[in-house]
Amino acid sequence: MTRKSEDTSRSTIRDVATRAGVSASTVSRVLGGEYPVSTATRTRVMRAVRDLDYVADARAKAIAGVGTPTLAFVLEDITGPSFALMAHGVEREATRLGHLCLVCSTEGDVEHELEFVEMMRAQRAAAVILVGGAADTVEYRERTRRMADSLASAGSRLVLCGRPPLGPGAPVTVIEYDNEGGAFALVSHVLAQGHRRVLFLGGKADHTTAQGRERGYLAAHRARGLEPDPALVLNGDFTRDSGHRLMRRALKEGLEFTAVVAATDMVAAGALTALHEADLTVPGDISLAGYDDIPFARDLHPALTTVHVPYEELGRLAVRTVLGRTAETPDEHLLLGTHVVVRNSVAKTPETGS
Amino acid sequence: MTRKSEDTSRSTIRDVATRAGVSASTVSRVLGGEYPVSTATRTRVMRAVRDLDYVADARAKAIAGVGTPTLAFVLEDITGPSFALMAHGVEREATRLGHLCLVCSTEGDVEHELEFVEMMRAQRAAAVILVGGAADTVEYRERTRRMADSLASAGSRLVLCGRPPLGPGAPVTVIEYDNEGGAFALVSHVLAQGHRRVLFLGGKADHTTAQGRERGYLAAHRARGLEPDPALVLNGDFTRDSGHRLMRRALKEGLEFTAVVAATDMVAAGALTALHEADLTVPGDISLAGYDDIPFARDLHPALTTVHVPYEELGRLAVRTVLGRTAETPDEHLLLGTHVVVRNSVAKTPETGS
DNA sequence: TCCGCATCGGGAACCGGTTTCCACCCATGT
DNA sequence: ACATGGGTGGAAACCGGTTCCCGATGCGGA
Repeated sequence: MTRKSEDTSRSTIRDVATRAGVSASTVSRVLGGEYPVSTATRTRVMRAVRDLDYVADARAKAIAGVGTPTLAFVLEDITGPSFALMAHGVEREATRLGHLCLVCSTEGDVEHELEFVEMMRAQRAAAVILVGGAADTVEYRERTRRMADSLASAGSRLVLCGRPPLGPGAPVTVIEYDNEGGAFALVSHVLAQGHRRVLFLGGKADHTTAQGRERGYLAAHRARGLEPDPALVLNGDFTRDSGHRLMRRALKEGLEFTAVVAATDMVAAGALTALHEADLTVPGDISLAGYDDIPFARDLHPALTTVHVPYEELGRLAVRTVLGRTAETPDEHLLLGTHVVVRNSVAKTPETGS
Repeated sequence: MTRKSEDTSRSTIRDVATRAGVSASTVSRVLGGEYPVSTATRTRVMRAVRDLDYVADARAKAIAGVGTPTLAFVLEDITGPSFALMAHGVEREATRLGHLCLVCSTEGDVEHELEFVEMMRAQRAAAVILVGGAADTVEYRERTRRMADSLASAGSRLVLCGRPPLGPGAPVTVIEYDNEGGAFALVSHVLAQGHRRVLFLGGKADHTTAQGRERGYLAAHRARGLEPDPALVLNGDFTRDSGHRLMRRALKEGLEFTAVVAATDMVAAGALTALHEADLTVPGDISLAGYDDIPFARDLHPALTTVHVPYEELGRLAVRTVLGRTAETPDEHLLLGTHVVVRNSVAKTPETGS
């Protein structure tokens, strides 16, 4: 027991001052660093600090204007690989820039999202980063816009990361990726292999990310003068189970297609399992492609052809951009590129010649 | 422009008071709720609050003793599926109990872990949850023990979630799962299928989680009167790439084995890919099993036999337990069960009969 | 009509720090 | 010997809230 047994309650700067026989100001000064303090005093204070195991209350410092700044991010579910990647990027860059990170999962509940943003405004967070897509309705835009305004008027700032912009004039920073372009390139690749009936396993109809990918799917067809069969686009919810269910149903209903493009790699994984269960080989019988390039895409069998999205970079850029702002900075809007990564799950159709 | 253009700086309670023509105390009271305030005054104050879009500074409230409590958790890398699951459990339960969540990834850097815990002590976090295994050295134990002490003396508390206890007397709450037991059951299952030479793809030698799983592997052999060949246990680092690399090397070196038990599902995924690359079928030629039961285990082909660890529950319990403490509560130590989930990646050996 | 009590709201102290302002001491220059 | 000034450290104001303490109303009852 070299250390004195402290009483359970944390000690204040005044306790330290008393123990060192100086005033609170002096303690603050030796801890602060800049102000000249005699060596003898400094030593006494440091000793008291060590004896008491004292750490200044960060909240008190914050209110006095010298605290560690905080940055908040909210996402739907940290469990999703692409969310996790963005979160990782955000977290790394934030701590690199000396910020603390507050998280919150909404579980898809917009009400909860709203509450959280309000709390973050109260916490005086330097910025609030909304990660991942959302349902695109007018209420959503209005609500988000109000968040942006109130955050801005509180000296904070809203960042939309992987979520579409709100329209002109909203005080927001948005970091997007080329969602539609990636889908366009991917589906073009599939079509170039000779496929003509490609099933699209999409997400919720009003979800912005799902919409963008679907637009790319359609555009790729039209760019080749093809008119996609509406019966071939199915709506799900971006989960593995949704992919599994949708694929099973498509198979059972006898839908005709030679390739499947899933809106996410998770959906593709579920679809792949359903395909295997039906004794279909990939890409022998059916070609399959995903979207996101989550780390696991390489470990599916066959390795999944998909489009790479720089999720981690997205997160990093979100915080770097927003923390690098000054009051005069115009609203930023970054658009990162995507690219398809060709692996083994898409094959040429027989007609095209092997 | 229905709203007055506020100046950029956030407004204080005194601004609201002035605008409403009352004192700060009154504003605090109408916002606080309990104290009786006349309807007229309340209305005036609320109007001012709305006009100014005022939110009380959470940090100031905190220092006055009425803030939203905060809980911190630190993990190695949110990108790992099992980490993400625990994080999710922690986050959900914490917000359910009205706490804010601070996160930090250490990227495996103990120095960083230390710094972060210190910051959390300064933030007066209600608890700090260390998530996931760690290198088990004496320095580690001493360091962690010091963290526990200093957190405890500051009225906070350290929680070890999925990390082994520190020995008696340390003021810690630990929530573990039966790591060794799971490995024992899994390897027993594999041995029961007739396999006698089972390769173990482990983690870092001093990592507690890796050690536990390896102990289970050895114990299962010995329980059957078998002495495992030391050449069959390989050390890696729990990543997909490590599994891939190790498997390739084992194959190239002509190691003899009929089954592979990977220390994690990620490692198994990498190993599976290597097996496929070598034109070996699973489980036809080689049986394969993983550990963790991450969601993706079902989507590998064949679906992976593995041991289920209740990661999310682990996280939830960690916060529920630590927040449910009183000063008199003895140190808790929970041990959650694991169970093997049999899927399609492990088959009987030929000798055993199909 | 007067007293007492409940209702309401202001002033001030406090939470735990930082920082400005000022007084003091001692060493130096002339 | 005395004015000057740099080095130190204390007192007090401040950051933005909450809450205790008390005084001022207004109302009802005696």
